[in-house]
Amino acid sequence: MASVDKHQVVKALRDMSAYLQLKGENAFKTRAYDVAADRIAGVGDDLATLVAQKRLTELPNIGESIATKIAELVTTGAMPALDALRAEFPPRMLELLTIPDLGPKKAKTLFTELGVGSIDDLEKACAEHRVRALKGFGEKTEEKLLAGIAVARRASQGGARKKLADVLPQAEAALKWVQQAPGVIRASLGGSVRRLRETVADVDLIASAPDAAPVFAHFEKFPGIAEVLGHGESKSSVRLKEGDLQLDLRVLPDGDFASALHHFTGSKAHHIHLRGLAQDRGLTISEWGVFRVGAQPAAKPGTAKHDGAQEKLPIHTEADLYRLLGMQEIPPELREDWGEIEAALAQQLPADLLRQADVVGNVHMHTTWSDGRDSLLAMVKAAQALGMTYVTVTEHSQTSGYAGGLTIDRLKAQRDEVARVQEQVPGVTILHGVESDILEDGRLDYPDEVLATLDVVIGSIHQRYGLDEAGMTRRVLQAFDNPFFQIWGHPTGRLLGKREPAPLRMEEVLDKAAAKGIVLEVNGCPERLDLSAEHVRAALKRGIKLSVSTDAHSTEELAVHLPFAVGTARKGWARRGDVINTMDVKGFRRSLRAR
DNA sequence: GCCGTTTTCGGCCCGACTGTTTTCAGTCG
Repeated sequence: MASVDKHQVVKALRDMSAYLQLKGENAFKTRAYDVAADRIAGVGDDLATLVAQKRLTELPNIGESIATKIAELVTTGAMPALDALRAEFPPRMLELLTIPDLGPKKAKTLFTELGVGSIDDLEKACAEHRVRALKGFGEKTEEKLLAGIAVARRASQGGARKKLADVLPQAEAALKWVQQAPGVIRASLGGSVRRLRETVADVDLIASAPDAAPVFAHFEKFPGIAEVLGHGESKSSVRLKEGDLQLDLRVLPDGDFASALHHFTGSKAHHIHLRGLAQDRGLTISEWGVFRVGAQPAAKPGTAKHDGAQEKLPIHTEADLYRLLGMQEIPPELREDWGEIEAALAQQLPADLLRQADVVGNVHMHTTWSDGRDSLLAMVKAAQALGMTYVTVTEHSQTSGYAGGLTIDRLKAQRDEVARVQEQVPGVTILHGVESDILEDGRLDYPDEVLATLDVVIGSIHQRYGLDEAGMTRRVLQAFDNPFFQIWGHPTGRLLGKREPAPLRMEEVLDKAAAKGIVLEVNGCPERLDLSAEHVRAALKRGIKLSVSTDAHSTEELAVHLPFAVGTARKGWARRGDVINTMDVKGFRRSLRAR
């Protein structure tokens, strides 16, 4: 079977949509491909397995036609329909669509009228003023396109989306700033930051105030602004110097705050689904509120926007909005249209979604014994200050020489240190463990009799990421057969923006983890967030237990990493009971695989 | 292209903003 991963399938579906849009295909048809791409992106299971079992069409928004195309791609490595479309355009055609304010319609005009088939072509055409002569284009459009070309080029070099952890501090500082603006009643972050997506493109802020103008005036004085990108009556956009980050602020009367917050939190897929549902109930939802629609037929496109017979329903909080639709309130992290709407309608959202305060044990940390920056004593005290009642100290193992991995003798010697620190900090139980490398052949890199002396064994991959899917899968399955293997550390090994997840037949691996009682780590290191939220869901469906881990290498990281681990687990629908370090130390140890 | 116990045909979320336009088309979120 050809090795085609989920991201390639998602990209192929998005490209299908893009090419069909360029051809002027029916917008609903092209959107069907985009919706399907969103759906596949949220699937935690192994696609090859879904294809083999012909279960793709069980997914919402995946019908016969798209399922067939996905199956072709997964089994043969090619999608003929996409190849045919691609052949109709110059090879770099789609890069035009990465330019802001340039969509498929204009791109098509540029192509058919001027033969523009790449960003370079467009730059030339603009410079020669050939673009302004086209119908529907003008001088300003030409200037805008040139500016957009610069943006697109910068984005393609730097990677347009930023890691959540890089953005969050600035986002929170901006929120605080806005909260201090004159007249502000309520303010919140929105968008993908509020939904805790692992990467975000920009920051949305929503505020309520009787008068927007003074709020915008204050906002545009936020320290670190490079330029004001523009503002209208209800919106202002600025770009920060640091990280080239864009902030969008909306200000509305307080009566509209909750609907606006909901609207600008997204996701788009969540809204589309929700609004379809609202329609069935004679309601219409927009950023301005929820309205009961009159009995007459809906207005045709191009006629008056409001046909008069609309009653605005009072929405003070997001909970009100969901209640009107007969649903439970859906937490922001869950609003991805990954099934949360169906669950909320059935009153079956996870009632005890994990909270940070539930976590009482710090799992997976490093000290100066290997590559950590702080002593064991300092780490234990810091964990205690964070409310932890136990920690697991799990240094690197002997294969990871680059990280100061412990030889067997050093590992034994650490027991004495653990005992000493335990006496000094009696309030926190210290469990002595190790993060043992999973070698290329699936063995752990200590003999069983050494592993048997430890309280907890995390198994992680740290080298030989280049194995193919078969080799990597075999390696992990083999490792699970070791009876001392208890927690699988940063399972896919991905580094956001740097290293792709290891190629694994995830479905098979998760099945075996479930069968063997292996706990999966949700690593809160901001570059990792591994497992991802999608994989968390796939694991939970199999009854696999999780550990929300800090992988802290310093006292600071103890505090910084935990919220990201918790957030990622929440986004994957983890409940308190799914996470073993919400239990006291006895319960935690009982939850680890017996040996 | 997807979807559906009111439908297998005829729908499909909604509004702001911009620039090119004298009433609208395209793009974006």
